[in-house]
Amino acid sequence: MSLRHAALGLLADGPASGYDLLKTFDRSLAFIWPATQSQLYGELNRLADDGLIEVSNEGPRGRKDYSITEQGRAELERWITDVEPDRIRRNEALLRVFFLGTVGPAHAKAYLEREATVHEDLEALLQTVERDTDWDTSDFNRYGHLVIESGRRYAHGQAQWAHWAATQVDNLETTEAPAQTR
Amino acid sequence: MSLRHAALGLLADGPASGYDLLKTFDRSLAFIWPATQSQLYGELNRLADDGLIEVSNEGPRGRKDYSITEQGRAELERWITDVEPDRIRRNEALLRVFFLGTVGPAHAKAYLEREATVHEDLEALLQTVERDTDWDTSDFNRYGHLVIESGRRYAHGQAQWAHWAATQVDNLETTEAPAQTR
DNA sequence: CGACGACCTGTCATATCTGACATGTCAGAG
DNA sequence: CTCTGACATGTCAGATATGACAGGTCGTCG
Repeated sequence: MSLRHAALGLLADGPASGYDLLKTFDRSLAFIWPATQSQLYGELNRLADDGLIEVSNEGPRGRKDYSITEQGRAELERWITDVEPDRIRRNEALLRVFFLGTVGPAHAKAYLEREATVHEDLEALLQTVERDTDWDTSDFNRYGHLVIESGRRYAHGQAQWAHWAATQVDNLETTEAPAQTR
Repeated sequence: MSLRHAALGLLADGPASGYDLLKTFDRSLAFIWPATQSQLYGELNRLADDGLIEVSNEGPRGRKDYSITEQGRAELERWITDVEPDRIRRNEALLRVFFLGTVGPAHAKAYLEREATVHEDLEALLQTVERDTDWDTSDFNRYGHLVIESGRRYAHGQAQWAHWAATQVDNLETTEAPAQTR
């Protein structure tokens, strides 16, 4: 249900069409809240039906510019200040770590080092984005900058962790009787 | 589709019933890959249909103990070593940060400080778990310990970040002309 | 003027997830 | 012997998400 509020939040910064939103989306929110084109368009229609946004202008090629309504602004504020966020953090890469004992130490270490690399790459990417973006153009960008920084720290931390975890593998595997092959 | 492999991974450590798995699940994987009871039972039946696990024993109250098959073990290994994990990381709390400009500096700071507290609490919880658990009882536990450590570091980092972000709010809001109320 | 690429919105089948509900069994306490 | 709580598996409606497909428009470059 968060896509609803993501769209609302995007429109709080100014009117835009579904097409516009989709592009903004892919460059920002998609990292933290992926959604497909079909989902977004559907959600916009529902938001309009519920009076949280409205079509403020119609352009060529069937373009519809949406604007947030007073009601929509109120709902967005309510969502941010009064609704406790879901703390669900699905992580497939971390899920696999639980089962690393089944593939043997060599594979386990390789897996963890790969995780380190992936997160180092991510950190580098975010650093580049951080450097090359002009953040001071809108509230959305200014606060988006904070999110990027969060991601950068996360990537850095996970990379560190993965390196450390890789060094732990040998300890883990030799603690028990080494003949315990299964 | 990962629940499938989560169940498979759990069974790689030894036979268990759906009921058993559910309990293990809630105490471990659920933090990183939540699933409901109905999902698990359904998946077990599908896994059995596909020959990746089999009913190795039937007990009272309709209890069915499942064991992983050779085929299942192979599939688990393939999944861990050959399949690139999804890097999707949905985070509703972070999503809201993008829109903090719409609620004003006071609410924004409150939100971020609340995030700090939540993550500090999480860190404390994970520290307790880390201290009070005997990790050396199975491969699953040994590697699970690494995951807990990852979570602990994550929580710590996010808390730090949130405190820092809260201090940034005033900077962000005063950069632009202060009269920009919208 | 024709083709191409960007623009723009939508539907649909399939899969997955969630939460509630249904159904029944067994062991042990009182 | 009855009640209670843990044990144990399953179905189902409704909401969401995914990815493919469909259909059409406008500007501009050659």
